[in-house]
Amino acid sequence: MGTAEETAGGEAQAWGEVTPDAARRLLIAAVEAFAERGYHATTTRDIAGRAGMSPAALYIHYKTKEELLHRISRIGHTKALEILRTASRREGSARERLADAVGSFVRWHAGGRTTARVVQYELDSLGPDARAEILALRRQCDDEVHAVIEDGVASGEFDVLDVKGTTLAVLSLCIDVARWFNVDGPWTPDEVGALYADLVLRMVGAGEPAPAQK
Amino acid sequence: MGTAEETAGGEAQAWGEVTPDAARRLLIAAVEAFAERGYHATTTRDIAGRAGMSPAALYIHYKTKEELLHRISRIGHTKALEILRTASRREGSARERLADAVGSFVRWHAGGRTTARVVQYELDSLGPDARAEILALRRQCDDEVHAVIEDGVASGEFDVLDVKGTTLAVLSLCIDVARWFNVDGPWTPDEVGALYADLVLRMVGAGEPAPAQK
DNA sequence: GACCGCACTAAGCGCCCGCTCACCTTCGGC
DNA sequence: GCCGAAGGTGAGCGGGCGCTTAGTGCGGTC
Repeated sequence: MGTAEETAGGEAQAWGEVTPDAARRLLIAAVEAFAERGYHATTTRDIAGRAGMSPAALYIHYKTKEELLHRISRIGHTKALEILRTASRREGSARERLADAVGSFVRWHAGGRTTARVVQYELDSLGPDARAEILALRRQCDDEVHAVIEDGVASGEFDVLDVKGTTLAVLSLCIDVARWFNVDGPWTPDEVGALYADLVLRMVGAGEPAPAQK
Repeated sequence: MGTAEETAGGEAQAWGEVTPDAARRLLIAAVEAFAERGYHATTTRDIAGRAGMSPAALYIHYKTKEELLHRISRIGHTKALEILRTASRREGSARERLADAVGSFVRWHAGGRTTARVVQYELDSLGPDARAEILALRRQCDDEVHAVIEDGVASGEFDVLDVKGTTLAVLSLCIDVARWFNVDGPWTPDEVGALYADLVLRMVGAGEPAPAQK
């Protein structure tokens, strides 16, 4: 299932692909600010300040404040899709693939909570075009999970009443981790990932037949 | 389990308790605006306009824009707690009570999505004092669900590995309905409530023993 | 019918927002 | 040693924000 990864320390993670160094610093500053206070409550002066630059510097690298959110959303959703795709298309039974998908998806939401929060909850602040683009990525995420669940039903591993509704519930459960997860709380991202994988297998009727409690 | 209620039409629901008529109209306008665009993106001019009044009228009934959000949050959370309490403390097995709690809680989030969205997602926009007050209500909601699940474990009806974690997951699942539910979508609030009640019973190891598919 | 209290409005204050612009470095190429 | 491009700054613009204040219409009381 692969242990935590970007879970570690500073959560600086995959922003390496953002190329001018100053642009990356601004982007990371924006992620932090958006996650803490929300897109609309964050000022461009705040973002620039966190990156150690003057307010005007932001506009050398990004056309508007919205472009920052758009870039963050696209990178984040691409990463999320990659995580789900890797798990759902690997070798193994539907049961294993679903547990892997949920486990790694949840670990990403818990460990990279700052990023995940922006990616999952600030979508409505994008303009129509940008939002449409991101929603297309999101639909692909849904499709990956849907396919695994359908595989499991077809193979008889799962017992599901409403495949579409259950898919939605599974994704919803994972995504909401970004809302409540607290780094100072009682769980590590790995623990939540394992718990959620178990819960989701139960939801699709493929839970262990009661593993002797605890 | 009691069928839908405030699910119907205009979702004007329980605001009857807000007493001067103008104050109620402003509050409803604020709920709609906050739900659509978020607290920070909503202007006091927008709220007053929706209520058919001048911008200044708002300040006769409410001291600040934040007080509006505070009032909405308190009324909403009180209603949510009442729903959970009614279901979790009625007569019946833990299985029945949990299904009832999840079903009615989900119906409230789906049917009153506008309100639920504000109540569940704009909490961070409150100041420290107001937020603390609302969080206390929320903790009581958690406790109700926790108690039912613990009852079921004690009576042997449920089989749960981590009671606290499962409680959190169940509540998280219900709350996130307010994020994705769409009135024009393929499901009615009643349908989602029934589906989710089934899924949650599976999560606690009390699902039907496969009811002959479909 | 003069009076008061009160819900409400028109106008606007002071502030801070997103964003721009004129100017200033730094640095590789010749 | 000069030059232009790239990346940065300080000052500030137009505008919309939350909120206030002076004044208005109006229903109830004696």
